Amino acid sequence: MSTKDLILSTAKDMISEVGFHKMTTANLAKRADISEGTIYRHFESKEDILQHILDTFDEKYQALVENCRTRMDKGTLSLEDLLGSHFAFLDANAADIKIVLGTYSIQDVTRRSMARFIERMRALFEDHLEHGQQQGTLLEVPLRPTGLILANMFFGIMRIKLYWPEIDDFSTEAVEFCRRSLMSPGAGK
Amino acid sequence: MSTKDLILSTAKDMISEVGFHKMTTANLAKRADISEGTIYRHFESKEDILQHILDTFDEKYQALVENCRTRMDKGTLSLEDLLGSHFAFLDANAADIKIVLGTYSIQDVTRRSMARFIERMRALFEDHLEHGQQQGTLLEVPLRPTGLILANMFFGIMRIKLYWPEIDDFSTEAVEFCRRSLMSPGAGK
Amino acid sequence: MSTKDLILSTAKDMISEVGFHKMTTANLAKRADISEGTIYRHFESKEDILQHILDTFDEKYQALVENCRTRMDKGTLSLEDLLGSHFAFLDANAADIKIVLGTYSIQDVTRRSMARFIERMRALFEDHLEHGQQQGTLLEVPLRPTGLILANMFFGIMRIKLYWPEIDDFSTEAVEFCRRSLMSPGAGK
Amino acid sequence: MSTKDLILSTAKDMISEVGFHKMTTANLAKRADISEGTIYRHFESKEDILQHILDTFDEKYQALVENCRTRMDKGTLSLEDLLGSHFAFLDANAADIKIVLGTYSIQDVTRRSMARFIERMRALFEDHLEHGQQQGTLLEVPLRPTGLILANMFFGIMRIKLYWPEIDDFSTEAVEFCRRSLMSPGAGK
DNA sequence: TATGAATGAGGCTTCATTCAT
DNA sequence: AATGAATGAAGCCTCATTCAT
Repeated sequence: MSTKDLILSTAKDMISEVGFHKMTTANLAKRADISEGTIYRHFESKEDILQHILDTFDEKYQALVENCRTRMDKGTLSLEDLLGSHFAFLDANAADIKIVLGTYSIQDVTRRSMARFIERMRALFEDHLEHGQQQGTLLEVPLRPTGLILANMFFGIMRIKLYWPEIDDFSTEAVEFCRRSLMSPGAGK
Repeated sequence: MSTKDLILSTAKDMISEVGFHKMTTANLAKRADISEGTIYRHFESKEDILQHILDTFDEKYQALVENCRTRMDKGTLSLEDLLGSHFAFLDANAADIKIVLGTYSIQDVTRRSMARFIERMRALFEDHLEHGQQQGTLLEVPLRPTGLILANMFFGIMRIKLYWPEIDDFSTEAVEFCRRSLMSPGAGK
Repeated sequence: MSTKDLILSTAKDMISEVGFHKMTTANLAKRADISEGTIYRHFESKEDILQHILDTFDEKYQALVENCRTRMDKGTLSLEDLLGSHFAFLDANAADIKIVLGTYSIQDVTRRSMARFIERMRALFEDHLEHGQQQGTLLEVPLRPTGLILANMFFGIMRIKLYWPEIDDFSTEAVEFCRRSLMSPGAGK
Repeated sequence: MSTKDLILSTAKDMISEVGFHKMTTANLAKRADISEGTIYRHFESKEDILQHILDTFDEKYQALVENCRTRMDKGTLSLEDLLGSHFAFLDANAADIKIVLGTYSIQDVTRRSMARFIERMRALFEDHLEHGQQQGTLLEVPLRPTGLILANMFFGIMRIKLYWPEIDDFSTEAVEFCRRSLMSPGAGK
């Protein structure tokens, strides 16, 4: 792994574990087993590291979105598949997501990044709803706000999973909750 | 206003605006127009200020919960009323809520406080659902996770309202979304 | 007890227990159950309190010296009596002495006070030695330095008693040590 | 000189001159012509500096003790030599000793360090007395308390030399005082 | 006399960043 | 590229002292 990637991955672990403020350049260097000066050879500032992490995360989510869209266009993506992909993404990128959720209130960089994240998820869910409506399996609900509602639900589940793991997982019931609200009476489960 | 309250209210504004870390004792003193030393006549530490804010917030929310419970017992609290009370509470306590949402990931004090907050809201929603089921207006959904789902939905709405005010308000649609999922087919709207 | 005396005696206890720096005006006021402002009604400064304590101590020691001198002039004061009076003084004024021993290196006031203390003790011991020589019970030793040696010995014993109480008391042996060095071979014990 | 040693030696001078409390990190940095932050690259805290000084001093005194013991075993160490070595040590390490004598009452670290110092000196003097007794040149005095008496005498002399240099040196007479108390009548001077 | 809130200088410590090697 | 010592601004907190009541 290149030094730059080493710094990035170490920083990602540390920020998600202790928060952005409590990761100092000193303990980052120590944990990555490099010198403090080296950090500044690869990044302009401490915040720049966060920026890179967020950018990479953004790309990873975009890739997921594109993948979902492709499958959606082929008509092979059920709601279960869509949510399943997202839960898998959550598990695979827990550190990034903790960083996003833990710093958006204190770093403008992250607030913008999270706004993009929400917006992408909303648009994806919205498109999925539209497909469903065209196929008659979904009720005629207003698309944009409903997409946002689903994204919002998903964010909440992530947050609770990550920060209060002691709370029983309720994602299955959440999916059921949404299905009841969205499915046409006639549509089989 | 007493000096203690002045500090508390100034700190509340500042923390909700710039975050706990970026509110320093120096700029807090400056904005409250007192000396730094004065802060420490009234609070043991900077974190103690946060603690007081959270405690006060906790009491305010408890009061709301009790009020809702009283009306629920009288049978005069519809789901709309319940959610309406919460939205009003959100508007009246925006700063406190921003503090809770913005510091739980970095301050243990707040993580505990937020856990209590979630738990109280979940329990209240759950009780409301139970009432509805007994009256036959609500479907037979699993109470505990559904209470959590509603609380979670509500938290998400708060967060978006507070941090991304540029996003269109979707709370009305969210209420509708929940109604569709929960109301018995027979129950009139 | 007057407020002034209350402050003085509380301060004496505290300084001897925790040291001059760690006694703050705040905790002094608290322990004496008065307000901080009241201290400044009776004393010009924190150091002024120390000054008063030292002055009082100085007077108490002068009284002891005068008492010893009176008995010496009557010829009724043996070396045992002299040292016994001093050990009794040490026990009765442990707090004052701890203050003197604990602050002379950091407070000029005390260094001067302790210089007087040493000088008075030296002069008294010297006079006692002179009496003994005139009576032929003591060897012809140089008076001034020997007085200082005895005073020095005494201070050391005080210090160890006060700060390292776990060390076995060796004052009896110290007296014996001095007797062997000072008594004429002919003089009975 | 390394920066660490520069800090150490500057701190040693300052503490011995003005005391531990009055040496602040700010004036230490200024006098050593470094920045305050630099202090903390080399020491964990202000007290850690004191700790290092005391440890180094402890080692130096241990070296002296070992040297004395070696000569004692060869039978070439008279009481004069022993005391002479100590007076030389005192002159060479005046600053360290002032620090020990000036902070034991306020810093636990130093009280322990001084306890070790006393104990080592006592043990050394005791061994010397035992040698003398075996050779018949010293009286049969109780070893342990007498060792303590000699150590105590020596500490007092150090203290007076260091803090009240205006008082005439009485170390020669002190040695004489001890000889009279300890030498067998038959032993030549 | 007494109070106790307020002050503000100054203490110790941290940390992102720089720079000579 | 990498190092790591050095920086200095800034953070939190303490405390002797003052002053309006």
